[in-house]
Amino acid sequence: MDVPEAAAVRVRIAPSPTGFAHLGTASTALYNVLYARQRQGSFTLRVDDTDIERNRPEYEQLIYEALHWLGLDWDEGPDKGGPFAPYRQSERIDLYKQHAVKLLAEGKAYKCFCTPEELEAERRQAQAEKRPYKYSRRCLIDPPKDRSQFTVRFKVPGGEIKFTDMIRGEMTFDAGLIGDFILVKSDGYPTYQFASPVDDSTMKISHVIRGEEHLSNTPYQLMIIDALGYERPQAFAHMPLILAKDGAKLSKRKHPESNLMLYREQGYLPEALINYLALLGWNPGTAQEIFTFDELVRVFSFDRVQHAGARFDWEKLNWINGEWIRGMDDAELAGRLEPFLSSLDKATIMRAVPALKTRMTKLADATEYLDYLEQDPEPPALDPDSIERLKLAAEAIKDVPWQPEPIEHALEEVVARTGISKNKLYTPIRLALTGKKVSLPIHYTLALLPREVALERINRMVRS
RNA sequence: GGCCCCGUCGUCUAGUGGACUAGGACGCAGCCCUCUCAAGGCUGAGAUCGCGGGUUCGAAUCCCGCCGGGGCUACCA
Repeated sequence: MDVPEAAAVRVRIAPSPTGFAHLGTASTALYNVLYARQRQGSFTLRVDDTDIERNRPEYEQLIYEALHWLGLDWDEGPDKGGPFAPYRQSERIDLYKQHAVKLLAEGKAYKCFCTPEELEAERRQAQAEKRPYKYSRRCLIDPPKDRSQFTVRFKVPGGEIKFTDMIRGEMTFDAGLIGDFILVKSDGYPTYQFASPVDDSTMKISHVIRGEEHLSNTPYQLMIIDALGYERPQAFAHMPLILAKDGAKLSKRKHPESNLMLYREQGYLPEALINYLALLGWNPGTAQEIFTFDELVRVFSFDRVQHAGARFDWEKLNWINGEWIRGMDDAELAGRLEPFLSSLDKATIMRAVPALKTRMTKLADATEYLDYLEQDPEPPALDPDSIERLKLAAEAIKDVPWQPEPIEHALEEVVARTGISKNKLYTPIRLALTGKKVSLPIHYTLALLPREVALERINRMVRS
């Protein structure tokens, strides 16, 4: 009963541990996971650590941490194992070598002894002659006999390379324009263009979902898959790039917002980041803006993916994060707030949440509203009228049950009795308690502080 | 330079030849609510659909050219 279309869906991401975990990695992971869940397929995490110069184990941990935080968990990976282990390219070197040897033996690849300087000279020459550069094939035609250091080059067969992109449709590339490229570096490590197709083939990847920067890499990889006699993936999907405000691809060096951990530190909810990422480059075709992960799994499709790159926008992310915060259950939100308010006990946080909820765009915002609980403010300078009002307020609330509502009623009673406006009555209290002009509603500002502390901060103003 | 992808309000986008006086969201402005700040409600400003030619009775939507942006073109991935 095996129908070709029903073949197992196997997708993957292959991030490089060459720095902090990148926003683009999360985005690509999201689309892969969405597709895998939709098609009951599996999602593999493969670590692309063939750049021995830049690659670091701790960066790999950062990738794990970020992806777990976002809930984008994988079925197979270096830390989990799986039927196609190992999942770290540095541990698959023998496999690449075997494949290189095979191509060499079949005359589909050849050793190149050219030095980087010679190559550079070729390139410059081509540029000077305003001619598109392609490797000269001098080591294919007439290899030098006196050298030992070499790379392995693929002998590009030429012709047309066609493939299906789930977003852009049928793609055609002219391989005649592609020069013989390097498969194995002189340090024995494979290049990305070689390792990627070997892994995708041997790991039986069915759909390659990745960023658009790889669109023009696809013909390179397809030629290798063909030369090796492997079956090609069923389809590719090249997602639009996430662009920085300046319109360039988000880069680790130039754009700090590409650092995934930044979002966790600032108190963005993983749900909200996922939600925002999904909407960057894709739309549901409806007016819905807020999506849970499960909803995304249900409605996501590649034919509603945008073709053009999308600029990253903090404002929209902030709004989505706020929507998630406001929509969250109080107890749940209190739990999420705890790491940001480590000096406060759980009960206090819980009592603050109802008032805090509509005032945060990110969890870290809570600290500005609540730091007066821990830090006694410098007593503000108040005019005599304000001092009088503080007296009135202190008198009204000193014996009231210490909860927001009774406090609110007591103060409103003062307003009703004296005709003093709420603004004139509450502002001095706010200043006395927090030293700031902005705080939670006054009854919360009061109630969150122990009664004695609150009254003392008021009374010392009256005394002075 | 060559190849590839792309081009609708500031941003994310809807739109696939007539219902488009181009819709929504974020942001922005104003008003309402209001003890501050938010949240919420209402209203509004904001896009000659990159430009120029076609095709057509009719084009944001199809074709050509140009311009602009991005990606790839590495012994980075």
